[in-house]
Amino acid sequence: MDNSLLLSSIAKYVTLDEQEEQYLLSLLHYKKAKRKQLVLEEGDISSKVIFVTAGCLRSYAVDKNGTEHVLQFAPPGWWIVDMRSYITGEPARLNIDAIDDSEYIFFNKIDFEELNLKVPKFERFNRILGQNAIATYQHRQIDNAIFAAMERYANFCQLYPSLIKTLPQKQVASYIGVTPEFLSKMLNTQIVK
Amino acid sequence: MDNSLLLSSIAKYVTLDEQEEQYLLSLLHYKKAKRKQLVLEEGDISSKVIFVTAGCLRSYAVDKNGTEHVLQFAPPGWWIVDMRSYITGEPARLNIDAIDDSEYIFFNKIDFEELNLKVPKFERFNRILGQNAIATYQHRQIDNAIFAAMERYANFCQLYPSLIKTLPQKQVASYIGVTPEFLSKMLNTQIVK
DNA sequence: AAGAAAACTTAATGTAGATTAAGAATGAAT
DNA sequence: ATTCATTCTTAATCTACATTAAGTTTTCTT
Repeated sequence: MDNSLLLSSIAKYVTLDEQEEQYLLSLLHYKKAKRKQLVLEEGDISSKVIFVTAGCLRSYAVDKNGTEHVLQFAPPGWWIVDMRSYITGEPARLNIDAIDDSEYIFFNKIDFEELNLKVPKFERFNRILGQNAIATYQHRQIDNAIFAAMERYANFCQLYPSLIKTLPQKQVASYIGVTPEFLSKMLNTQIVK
Repeated sequence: MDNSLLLSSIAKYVTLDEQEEQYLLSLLHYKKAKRKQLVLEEGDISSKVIFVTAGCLRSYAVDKNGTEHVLQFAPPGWWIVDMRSYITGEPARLNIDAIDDSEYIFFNKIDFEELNLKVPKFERFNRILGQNAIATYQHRQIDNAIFAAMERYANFCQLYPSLIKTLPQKQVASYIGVTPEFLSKMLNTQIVK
């Protein structure tokens, strides 16, 4: 069970004292997920906030034809949550599963909200974390509108070089928004990168 | 100058005391923007956080052909910011301008950060605000991947009925990610809604 | 090591939406 | 009220990517 990754992630933005750290750690739960194991199923209520410590999780939605559309990958050090379900208690729209054998730690919503209340520095961390996530979403939204698939692929390789090395090609295709067939064709019929 | 909209927005999530309110209000700036006036130009540094009090602002990016791609509309009660530029001080990628004659209030970054530090309840408000924004971005990302233009248009009408009434059609087209020509054709050749 | 499943590749055909072009209608400026 | 600019409409043609289908390769399971 590796909490040091979480503590060092938080320490990038705020400095918790020993007591605050202990309190935070006391609210953490640890879990393993086997490759392909569902961590959150659409339709369930997503009442936890997940931090990945090993392996890789992904969140995705499934369309009416059964095609998966990846929203996010979460390698170690990343948070992942169906945010609307978390906030409102609505059934989740996203599935979260493990691309590889994975480990993660998580807070239940009640604990997480209490922690924010009692440790304002943690709330600060989450405010900043949220801003970073918004910045990323804003960029991705615009990139999807402006750039063609090839450019989106190149951007992905540049932004996430370690992910490209390990992720199956079809997952990358799903993330950038094209079919596996098209990505394959694109990569093999033209000069890339 | 209408701060009551801002105060009531904040009061939905946190209760500030009189002193905290006064402090917050002392950091606010007010501005008007004429129709089509730029509030933020791409390339500049976006070091302020804007809250719209009248009219409607929009943020958009311009592609290499000069085509505009709307990221967000901000009618009264909405916040709008190029978040990456705000966080990192990089040149803004987004433009923000006024669709109609508008009024807005804003914080400078230094003031905003200080306010968050000195009024933890305000930071709490921003943490929650950020979560709501993330939820919206997550949904929009998935909608864009899954739904066709017609469905995206219908969703927009449902989510933002007052915006549909006043927004020019080409702006809506840009927001849902199609050309004005295609939206026009779509709306006029089939049964809608 | 063998067999099954999954991922990747390849190619032909189809399609949602873009592009190009231009006319009609509406809104803004004077 | 008139003129100009902008927005919307219409239609033909084009295109980036999807769909369908099937073969090959790789990975997983036993």
